[in-house]
Amino acid sequence: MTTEDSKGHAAAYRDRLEDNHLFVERLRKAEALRRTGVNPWAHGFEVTHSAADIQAGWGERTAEELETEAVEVRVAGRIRFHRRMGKASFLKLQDGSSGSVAPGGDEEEGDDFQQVFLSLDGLGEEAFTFCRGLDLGDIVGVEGTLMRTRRGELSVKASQVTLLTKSIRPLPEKFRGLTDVEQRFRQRYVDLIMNADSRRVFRARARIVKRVREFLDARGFLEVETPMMHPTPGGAAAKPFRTHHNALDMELFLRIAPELYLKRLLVGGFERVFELNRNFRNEGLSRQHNPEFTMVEFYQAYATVEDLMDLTEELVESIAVELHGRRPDGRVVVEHGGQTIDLTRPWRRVTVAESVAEHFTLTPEEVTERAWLEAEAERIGLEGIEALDSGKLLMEVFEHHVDHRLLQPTFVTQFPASVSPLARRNDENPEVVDRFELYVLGWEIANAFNELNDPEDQHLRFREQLAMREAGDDEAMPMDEDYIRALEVGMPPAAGEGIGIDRLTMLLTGTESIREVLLFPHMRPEQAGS
RNA sequence: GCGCCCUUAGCUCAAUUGGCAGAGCAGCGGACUCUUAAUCCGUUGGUUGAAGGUUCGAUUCCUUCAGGGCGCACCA
Repeated sequence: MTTEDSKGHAAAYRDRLEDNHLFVERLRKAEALRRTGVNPWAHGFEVTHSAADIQAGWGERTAEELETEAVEVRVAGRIRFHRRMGKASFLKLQDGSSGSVAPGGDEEEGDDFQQVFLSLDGLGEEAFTFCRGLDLGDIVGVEGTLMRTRRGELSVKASQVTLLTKSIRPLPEKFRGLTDVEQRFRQRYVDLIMNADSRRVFRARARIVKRVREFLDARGFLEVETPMMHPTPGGAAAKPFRTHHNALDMELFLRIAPELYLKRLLVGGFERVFELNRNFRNEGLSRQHNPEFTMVEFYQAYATVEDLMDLTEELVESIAVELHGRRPDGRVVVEHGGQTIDLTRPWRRVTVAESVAEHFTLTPEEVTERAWLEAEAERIGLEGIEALDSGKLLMEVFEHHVDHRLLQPTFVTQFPASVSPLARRNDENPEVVDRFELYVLGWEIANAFNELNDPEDQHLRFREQLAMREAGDDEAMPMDEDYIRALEVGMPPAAGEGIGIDRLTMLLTGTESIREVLLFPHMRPEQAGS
C-alpha cells in the first residue's frame, strides 16, 4: 500500500465513523500516539493477577500490611471508570474475572473491578499526562504495588501504565448502561461489557452444558457428532432449512433433529450415546423459539421412559442445586417471573388424558370419547375435524387448554401413537405410546419415549406420515429407507430423550426470552448506515 | 404471516391542545494528590428511524416503509 492509498484509506475509515466528533476525537488521540511511536493497538502483556486473584489473596490486608508487603502485580483490563483530579486519579479496570461466578458458589455478582491509583508522584510527569488522555473503554496494562486507599479500597498503585487497545467508540452511559433490547442483542459485545446480568446468564449456561455432559458421561454415555446436513430431514415434525451442495449438485437440509442417526448408533452397538448440539427449524420466532436452538439428545439401550423420568429429575435437580443450592428445608427451588418453581424430585406424573380431564373436571374416559373431542375441537375453532384422528384431537385440546398451565414440573405421559411416529406402542393399548414430555413454566423442556425398534411397524408409520404429507402436512416425516434397513439389522430396545438446553437455561436463570440465553439471537439485518 | 405498541445527541431520557428540539452521562477546555455514578466552572454535539402528506408552522396529526418489543399463528 502506497502512502497515497494509506491516506485515502484513513479518510474512508473516518467517513465510516459518521463524522461523529466522539469517534473522531478518539481516532485523533490514537494517531497522535502513533506519531510518538506508541502503537495504540499493542500485542501481549504479561498479566500476573486478575481482579479476583487480588481480592482473594489480599482482600483482608490492612493498609499497613500492604505497605510492608509491597506486593508487585501486573493487571490488565478495560477502563470502566476514570476519576481525574489535579495530580492524582483513579481507574477502575474490568477484566475477565469481573463479576465472575465462583465454582460451586452462588450467583452473586461481585463488583470486583480492579481499582488503580495514578499519581503524579508515582508515575512522573510524562506518564501521568499520558494517562490523562485515556478514555473509558480503553484497555490498559498496569504494573504497580498493592495499596489500600483512605476510603479502604484495595487498589494497585501504578508505577507504569501501558495502553493495550484504544477504544474508538464510547461505551454507553456508565450508570444506566445499555438497556435498549435491540442493541443488547445486536451488539452483544457491548451488552457483555455493561451488564453483569448478561455475563451471569452466559456463565450459567456454560455450567449447565458442562454439567449435562458430566452427568451423561458419568453414566457411560458416549458423546457423538452426527451430520448437521441431512439428505432426508427427519426425527421431528418440523419444516427444515434447505441448502445446496455445489460439487454434488444435491439438495441438503439442515437437521431438524439428530434422532435417526443416534438410533443408527444403537444398532451399531453404542448402547448409550448422546449429542449436544444445534438443530434448525424453519419456523416462526417467539420468546420460546429461535430458528437454531440447542438440544441434548440421548439414547439408552434397555432403558424405558420410566428410567428416563428418574434420570431427568436427577439431572435437572442437580443442575439447579449447583446453580442455586438447596433451601434450608432441603427443597430445590428457582424463582422465575414472580413464580416459585419447586424442582425437588419426584415430580408429578400425569397422562395426557388425565391432564385434560382434570382441566374440565371430567374423567379420562370422557375426554377421549370421539363425540366430546369433536365438540371441544369445534369450540377451539379447529378446522377439518373429521379428517383428524382422536389422538390428534386430544393433543389439540391439550395444547389449547392445558400445556401452558403446567407451571410446576410435570411429566405428561401416554401420547397418541398417531403423533409419535418414532415411538414404540404401548403393549396394552396400541393407540398410545410410552412417551413423556416434561413441562415447566408451561414450556416443553424435554420429550422422551420408548423407541420403536420393530422395522415393519416403523415402515407403516413412515407410510402414514407420507400419506399426511401428501394431504398437505409439510411437517410430516419423509420415508427414510436406510433407517428402516438399520432397524432390520436390529436395534436393541431403548428409550431416548431430548432436552432443550435454551429453555432449561431460561428456567434456571430466570430469563423470559430465548434471546436472553443465546449470545447472538437471530435478528433481521440492520439497515445500512445505522 | 396477522394485530397492538415503540424508534428524539454516542448512551439514558424530556419536550404542555401542533408553536424557538432540551437535560444527565460521555466528549472538549479549565480547577482539584485518596476518588467510588467523584465534585465544581465553561462548552461542542441533532436529517427527531426513512419517504411522503395535511398545515402559516410537525418530534407531535395522517399514509407507506424499515427495525425492534409484546401477543396470536406455527412450533420445541
